[in-house]
Amino acid sequence: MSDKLSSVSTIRRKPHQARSQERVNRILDVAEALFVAQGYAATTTNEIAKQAQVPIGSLYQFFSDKKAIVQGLTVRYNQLFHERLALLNNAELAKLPLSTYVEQLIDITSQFFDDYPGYYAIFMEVQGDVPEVQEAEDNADTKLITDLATTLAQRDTGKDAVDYEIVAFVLVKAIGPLLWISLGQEQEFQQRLILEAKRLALSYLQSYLPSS
Amino acid sequence: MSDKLSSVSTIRRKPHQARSQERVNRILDVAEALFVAQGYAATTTNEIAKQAQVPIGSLYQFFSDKKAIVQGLTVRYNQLFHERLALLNNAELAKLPLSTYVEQLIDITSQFFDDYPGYYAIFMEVQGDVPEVQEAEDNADTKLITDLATTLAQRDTGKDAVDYEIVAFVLVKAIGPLLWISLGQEQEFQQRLILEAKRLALSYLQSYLPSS
Amino acid sequence: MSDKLSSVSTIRRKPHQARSQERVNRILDVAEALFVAQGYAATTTNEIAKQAQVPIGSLYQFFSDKKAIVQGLTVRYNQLFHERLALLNNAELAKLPLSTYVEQLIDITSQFFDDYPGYYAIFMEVQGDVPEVQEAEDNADTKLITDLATTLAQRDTGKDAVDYEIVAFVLVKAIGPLLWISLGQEQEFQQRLILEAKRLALSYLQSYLPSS
Amino acid sequence: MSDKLSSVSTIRRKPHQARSQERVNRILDVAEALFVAQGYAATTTNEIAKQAQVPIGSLYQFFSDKKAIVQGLTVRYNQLFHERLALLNNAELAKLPLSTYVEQLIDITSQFFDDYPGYYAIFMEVQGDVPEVQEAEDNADTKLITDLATTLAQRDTGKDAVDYEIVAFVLVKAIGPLLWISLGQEQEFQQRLILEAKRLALSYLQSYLPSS
DNA sequence: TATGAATGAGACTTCATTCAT
DNA sequence: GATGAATGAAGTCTCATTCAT
Repeated sequence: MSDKLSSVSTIRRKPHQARSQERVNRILDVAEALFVAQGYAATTTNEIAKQAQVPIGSLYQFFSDKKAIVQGLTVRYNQLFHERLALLNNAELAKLPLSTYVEQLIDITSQFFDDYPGYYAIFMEVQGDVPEVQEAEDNADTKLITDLATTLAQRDTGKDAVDYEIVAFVLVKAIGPLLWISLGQEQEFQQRLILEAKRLALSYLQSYLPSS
Repeated sequence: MSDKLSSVSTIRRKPHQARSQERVNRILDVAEALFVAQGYAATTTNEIAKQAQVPIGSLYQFFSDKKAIVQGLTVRYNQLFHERLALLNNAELAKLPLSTYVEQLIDITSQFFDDYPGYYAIFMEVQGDVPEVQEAEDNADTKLITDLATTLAQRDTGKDAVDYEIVAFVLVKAIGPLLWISLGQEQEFQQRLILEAKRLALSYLQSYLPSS
Repeated sequence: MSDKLSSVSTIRRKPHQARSQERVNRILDVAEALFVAQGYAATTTNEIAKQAQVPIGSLYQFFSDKKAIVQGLTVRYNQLFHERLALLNNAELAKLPLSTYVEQLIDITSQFFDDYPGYYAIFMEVQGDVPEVQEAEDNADTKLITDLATTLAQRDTGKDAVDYEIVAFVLVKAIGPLLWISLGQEQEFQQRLILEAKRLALSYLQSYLPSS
Repeated sequence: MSDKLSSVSTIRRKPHQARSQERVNRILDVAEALFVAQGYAATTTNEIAKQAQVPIGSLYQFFSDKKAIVQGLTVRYNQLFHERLALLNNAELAKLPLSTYVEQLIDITSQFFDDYPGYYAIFMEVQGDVPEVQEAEDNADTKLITDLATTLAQRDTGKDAVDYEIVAFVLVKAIGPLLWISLGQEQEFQQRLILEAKRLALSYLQSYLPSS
């Protein structure tokens, strides 16, 4: 509208990028909500674009594909989850009792699933159809597993050679779904399941780390 | 009803129903394979019909819906799984060590997932889109949970009042996905994961039943 | 089932025919109700057969076609309508005032439409698609027109050569739809419309028969 | 908005909307012809699209439904009919004899039915299946009835309180079908029926307005 | 770069009618 | 004659993606 001789044009790019970022986020927000509510297949790209108030053409400039939206969601989830986990994985914590660590890990995870119901919901459904997404999830879990393995290794008394990668893998892949399922349950039962998840994790870990 | 003289070939009785059942099974077999290979959404009813060598019209006489095929698969899985499990849930077994019971339970489950890769694969994807299927799966798991709870209760020393329903719930919902994930892994790692699943289950149970 | 040497077989045919007639009537009744409720196109022959408790195969023995059912309905309507009209078209009535004749004619017609809402409803919809039905309706109306023309001619004073065929045609084709439409109106308005139909018919006739 | 320098070729503005409108019209034209020729049910949306040289996807962008095409037709008919009727309903005409008014009204109506054979043809068939269309037709008639009632009221001598709404209703609902039926008749008979329609209408009106 | 009307392959499902039993 | 499972052509409608403007 006001392009007066294009004098001071250096500063102009930013707002553009900012607007783009805003749009991408709106698309991701809307897509998340719709995927959770109606499922991936039942959600159309046009519907996402309309609700996000972004022209469909623009949507396809940000995301090459419908699948790319799921990937975008995944990337965002990974960042968010990693941020929360970062608070937990510091050296300080290695000194606390194992049970405390487990409790906090599970509380954080449970809260995250509660805050972002799309996390598992989307992965569950897209599995198989969208290999890239599956990979992305695996990567997300892999990061978590590595972090977890590292922290656990710090507690090792050194007596037994424990493969913490596997232990962490088991915990992530077993506790994750359990917490996910707990979300759909009634308040009281949900609380109990979180407690049980802690017990499950802890008793398993203690079978490897009897002295912790 | 009165077939006294035709001793041979009892199999060919009720040619109608027999042929129908055969067709239904073929449809289910083909659908299972295609769903696992390409996903639910990417599989067309016409393709199922063609590969099952059943006219599309007949397919729709047996199944009112595309979704009904998934339900049919679910029912069949439930029956199959229940049959295998039945071998395990007898009174004899209550006398064996807990570890033996857990090992057998997990071996059977793992084997079942291996034999019927559609079991979880389909549930994962259709979740949310086909509520009936979700219900069916929940019911299937509920049955398993009840069975498991009953067996565990038989080992109870009576000292502590343990809610075996919850214990069984946790085991089923945590171990199930873990075993499912193990299927996609390399041979050696898969074996290790099964071992870990046993350890996970056993250590959890022992936290409730220290004397077993 | 009991065909004991087929001894006294002469009397047996009747019940069969009776049962057939019963079935045909049931089919017609159900078809009428369904056509009126859902329209011709939306009603399936299988649905008719099921509700009439007649095997679909039998239905197709009585009626060669879906269209044949509409024709059957038409024939039945014609008979019923003709029966009612017969009460009116006797020589006695020619002596009564014209207004009385017109009033009775319209009352009978209105009542008939009320009793058999399928009469017009079906014709309206099938028009164009099923020429045979259109013919059948035309024939029905033609019969009515001829009857009406005959009765009117009996009142002719002989002065003017009036083409009663045309007069009757006009009355049937104009008053019929008007009465039909009146059925869907509220009670009070409906009564008024019937009154107006009588006035319309009478004033038209009086323009030809000023002395009646 | 500011097109000051481009004086020539105003017509080519808004090429988008213009092309769309053209397409919509072509669809409507083709649909009308096909509906009249083969009936609503026998006409496929793909056939309409093909003959209108519009991709099926575009057809469904303009019309959400097959039924929506009939509605579109209805709207167009209503506009067209109203335009023709507008010529008749001016104050001047109230001064002419009633017979002249009636004659012109019926001539216009008859001509309209002749020009647009789809008008009644489509309403007849779709009745019941497409409530919206029925409503639309009722509305069209209601408009006509209101116009007619207004004009008639202008002739009222004031002596008797006549409900012209009802009079107009009767005329529209009785004469309309009669004229419609006349279209299918042979030339000579058709002319005669139009004459009779005028007589029917006039004698009815004169029974209310003896002095006109 | 931004837009959104346009595209058309192809999915699901129906149903009048038949004919083997 | 009676039955009803079987058939498959064909219909309506969707939606991811493009590209002219």
